[in-house]
Amino acid sequence: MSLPHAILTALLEKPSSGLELTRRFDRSIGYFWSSTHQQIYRELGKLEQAGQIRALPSAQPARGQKKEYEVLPAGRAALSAWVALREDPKQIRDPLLLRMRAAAVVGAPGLDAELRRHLELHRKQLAEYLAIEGRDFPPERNSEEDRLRHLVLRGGIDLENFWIGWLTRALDGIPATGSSPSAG
Amino acid sequence: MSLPHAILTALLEKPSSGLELTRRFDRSIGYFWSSTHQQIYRELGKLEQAGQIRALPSAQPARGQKKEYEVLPAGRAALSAWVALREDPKQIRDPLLLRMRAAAVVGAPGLDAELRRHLELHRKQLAEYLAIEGRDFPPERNSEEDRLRHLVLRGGIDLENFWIGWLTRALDGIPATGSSPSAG
DNA sequence: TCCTTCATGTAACGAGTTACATGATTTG
DNA sequence: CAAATCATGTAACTCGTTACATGAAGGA
Repeated sequence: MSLPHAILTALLEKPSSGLELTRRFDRSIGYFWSSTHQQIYRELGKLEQAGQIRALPSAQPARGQKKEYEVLPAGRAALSAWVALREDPKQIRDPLLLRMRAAAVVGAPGLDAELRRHLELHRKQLAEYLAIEGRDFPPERNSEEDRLRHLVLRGGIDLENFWIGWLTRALDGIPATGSSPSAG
Repeated sequence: MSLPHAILTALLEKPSSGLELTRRFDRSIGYFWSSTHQQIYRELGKLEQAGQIRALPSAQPARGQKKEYEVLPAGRAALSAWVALREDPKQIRDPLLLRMRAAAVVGAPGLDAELRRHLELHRKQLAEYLAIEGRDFPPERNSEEDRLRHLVLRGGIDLENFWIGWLTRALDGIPATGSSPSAG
């Protein structure tokens, strides 16, 4: 039940069309709630049906033409209600950890290469977050909204740092299979 | 495409019935790949159909009676092939971070209480992992399989530590609402 | 017998993914 | 006009969740 609320949040920050939302999900919002355009159009339809958003009057309902949405009072109310909900943290569900556990049973030739690849990807993602932080959250800006958004970004940064640390330690602890053929 | 491989891994570690698997998923395996008995039975059926596992001969195919499965060579091969696959890390998708971002837009009365609640849950989970670590990975045990399984558990421990650190910093950075309802 | 627990399932639905379809606008 | 790109959608499928159904075994 999170995607519609991610969309409402995005539309409150700035009224947008489906494709614009998709692009914003690829950038800032998708860093903690990713989505595809198919899902977004589907949800926009439902939200409009439910009277929580509406297409701006300037937009004709013709296929292939841009259609901008804005949030209606009912949508804002629904988002407020959702923010107040309690929700337990989800259990971890990570394919890489699962691969590792499986590797303990059936063997893991090449797993170290995959760990190195992930390490590199997380380093890149971290660099991207840090660039965003430097651009969007200079020390002087300190409104309440900025502080909350900065905390969210910090979550992403800390999470990448967790992965980098764990992967580094993991690579120290398992034998390499690339150039030194000591494991079988 | 991970659940069948989680099941194959679990069955290689120890042949089990559906309910036994469910309980093992609630304990060790579910710490990085959670599942319900409905999903497990569904997958067991598919894996049996595919010739990757089979019911032990001693088990009759009667409804309501225990049915133990073991992995066939084809299943082990499929698992080995899956372990060798590359898979990019998934994008973050976390309702709490999303709530925080939404709170930056529509306001956040009571969000600090929810953060405190999550902090407590993560502390409990961390304590549980540390207990498992102390029980299952004493310093003297050091086989290759143990090392990999220990790394997986370390992933869980480090992840809980990430959340505890982030939530603590977040609570320092946002104003408290409500008098002090944290008794309980 | 009735109740509980163990054990194996079915059914229906929602969320997410992948592939494809259709129309409008720009530009060569 | 043709092709590329912008933009909005449909369809089909898998995975995960929730609620419910069915049967067996053991004890009050």
